[in-house]
This record gives sequence, C-alpha cells and structure tokens, in this order.
Amino acid sequence: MNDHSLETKSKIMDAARVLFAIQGFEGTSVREIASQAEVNVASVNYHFTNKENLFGEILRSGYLECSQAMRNYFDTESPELEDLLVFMFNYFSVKSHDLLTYFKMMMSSQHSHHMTAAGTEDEMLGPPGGKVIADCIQKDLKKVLGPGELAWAVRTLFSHVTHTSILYQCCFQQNNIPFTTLTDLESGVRRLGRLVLNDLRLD
Amino acid sequence: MNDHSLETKSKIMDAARVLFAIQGFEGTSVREIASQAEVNVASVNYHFTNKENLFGEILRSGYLECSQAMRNYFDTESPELEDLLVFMFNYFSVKSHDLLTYFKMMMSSQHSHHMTAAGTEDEMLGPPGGKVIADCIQKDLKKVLGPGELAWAVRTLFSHVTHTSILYQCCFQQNNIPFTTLTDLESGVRRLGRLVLNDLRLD
DNA sequence: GTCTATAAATAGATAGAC
DNA sequence: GTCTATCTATTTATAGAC
Repeated sequence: MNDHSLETKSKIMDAARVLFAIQGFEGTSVREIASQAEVNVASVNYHFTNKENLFGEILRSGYLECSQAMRNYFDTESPELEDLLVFMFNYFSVKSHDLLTYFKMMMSSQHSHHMTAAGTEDEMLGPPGGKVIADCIQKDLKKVLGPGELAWAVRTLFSHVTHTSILYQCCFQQNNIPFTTLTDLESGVRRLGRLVLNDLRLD
Repeated sequence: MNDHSLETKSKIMDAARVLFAIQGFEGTSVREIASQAEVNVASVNYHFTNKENLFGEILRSGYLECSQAMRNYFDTESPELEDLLVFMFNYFSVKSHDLLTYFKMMMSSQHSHHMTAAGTEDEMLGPPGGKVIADCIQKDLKKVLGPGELAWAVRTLFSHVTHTSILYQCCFQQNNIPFTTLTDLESGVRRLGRLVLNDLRLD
C-alpha cells in the first residue's frame, strides 16, 4: 500500500464521516461518498470491501480517538470535573460528525452490533470517556463511590454533555433559539457538574 | 372514505410507526410497510400520496398526542415536578417508537423541516411537553423564573428524560447493563428533578 | 491501484383493470 | 378503494481492461 493509496483511503473516510453523520447510513450512497471524496466509485469497495465495513471502520476510529483524547486530557491536565465536562463538550462540538454517527448507529437495530465491536474499556458505562468521568468524580470527591451511585452520576453527566452537543448541532445553531449559544450551553454543563458533585458529597 | 378505508390507513400508520422508528426513514421501504400492515403496496401511495408525506403524518400525530397527554396530566393531576418527569419518562417508554422517530428526524438534515411543521406551542422549548415542565417548575417554586434560568432547567430535565428513555430502549434493555432497570432509571429521573428544583430555589 | 462497464437487485411511484 | 403489472431510477457490488 503506497502513499497514493493511503491518501485515497483517507479521502474516502473523511468524506464518508461527514455524509454518514448528516444523512445516515442508508441515506448515503457509495457513489455520493466517492464523488465527495473525488475518487472513483470502485475504489471504495477496493479499499473497504463493502459499505458496511467502511461504516464500521469509521465508527471504530472515531470511538478510539475520542476515548484516547478524554483519557489523555485527564491524565496530563488532572482537571476538575467541571473542566473535564467542558472539554468533552468542546471535543464533541469539533468532532460533531463522529458523535452523530455513533448516536445514530446506537439507535439503529441494523447497526448496533458495531457497538460491542467498538467498545473496549468503557463498554459498561456507555459512550467513550465514561470511565474517565467516573475517575474524575472520585478524584474530586476524594472518596470511592458505590457502583450504583457512580453509574447514575456518570450516566447523567455524560448524557447531558452528548445530548446538549447533539441539540446544538441539529437544532440550536440553525434555529436561533435563545439561551443556546455555545457559552450558554457551556455554563449549563458546568452548572450540572457542580450540582451533581455537591449532591454526591452529601451522601 | 368508508370504514374499510380508515382501517387500511390506520394499519399502514401503525406498521410504519414501528418500522420508521427501528430502521429509520431511508432504511424502510414502502413495500416493507405494506407487507407488515398486510395491505397492498399501492394503497400506501393512494392514502398518503408518497412516503415522505406518510412520514410527516406520523410525526405530527405522535407530537400532538404526546403534547396533549403531558398537558392533560398536568392540568388534571396538578403533579409535583418529580411526578411529572416520571410520567413523561413512562409515557416515552410506552410510546418509544414515536420518541425514536422524532429524535432521528431531528438529527437528519433531510427531514428536520418537519420540526417546524409539527411544532405548535412548544416550538421554542424543544420536544413536546417543554412548556408543561416550565409551568410545573414555577408552580412548585411558587415564583416566576428568569427566561435563561427557566430555559436551562427545562432543557436539562427534558434532555435527561428523553435521553434516558432512548438509552433504555436502544442499549440498557438488551445488554443487561447494571443499574439500568426501569426502577433505577425512574429514581434517577426523580433525583435530578429534586436537584434542579433545589438549585433553582436558592437563586 | 484505478478505471469503465455492467450485472443484479431494489427503490418509489403510477397506469389501468376491476 | 383495491389490485396487478410495470416504468424509471438508483442502489451495491464486481468483472475485466489498463
């Protein structure tokens, strides 16, 4: 596999990443991907065997990259929970296509089998980064929480961050809804992080 | 339009509601809908003009029914916020197909134009029922909140309820993830409602 | 590794008989 | 209002020349 080939493969993945996120798997044709990537139609099947496999590769790479970014930020910056949540929110804003594709896959019975394939460490705590939130909460509280307590907090916070990112991408941005600027949403994320942390402290 | 015709139309909508929710719009063919509904293929276009229009009718009816159920519960039972949130959560569990279809539509650039068509009173506060949450919060607090404060609380609570319902339908149920029984999730919803309400009280 | 051409299946929609 | 038959377009995937 030479440089030219790598470039073709990467151009296909970049184009497909965007199209799958916006139009979904069934809503996007291989021809459209090839056209957007400015490569020949047949090269998609040559490099990825078939459309389904291309989809799987995109999911896996996005999941891995996200997981590593979260872990790396936590390990190097040792942030407080609020800052970690904002980091995640901003990451999802930049990598909005990966988040959308992952979420759509999750909601689709046809493709949800990719979930277990993509999942590694965070399998039980939902989307990539769940375990990092759990670690961060316990670091901030300086205590180990019960598994049910921890699961609730992680689910609540991660759901809030991802849901808010998705709404921002799909609704808030284009419809000019009040109190939904990036700054508004970011301080909303901080507020919930503070709330949950305070509540966990009391138990 | 006679009784027989009404029955056919309703059988098509029932089948399409489920299939669109599970497989998405592009992932579901008119033939599949007709087959599942046990009606002739051509009757779909006869009764709904085209596939896109059938999709729109399903969205509108689901949105309206949901909106009315929320308003009706609030007006007749005058519940506290916690109970309203649990009512919504249970409603979405029963009407899971409508929630999934609505959410998928929202995330799809191709079909998001249905949103403004479906939206009536709650257009600015997201999914159907947003305004009811706002009313309930202010009733419980016995005070009128600022618009930004209110918007944050409604968004946070509604997002939590819908996101939790979706995760339950798509992940928790089939994957046997710990602390994600309906009872667990319900008490999680209550907990967040309590937290947010307490926080709003302090301002 | 890249291209053209094409196979084979399936899609949405409609015409016309009943 | 319901059916069969069919038109047209588009889909994924591949065979084979270069």
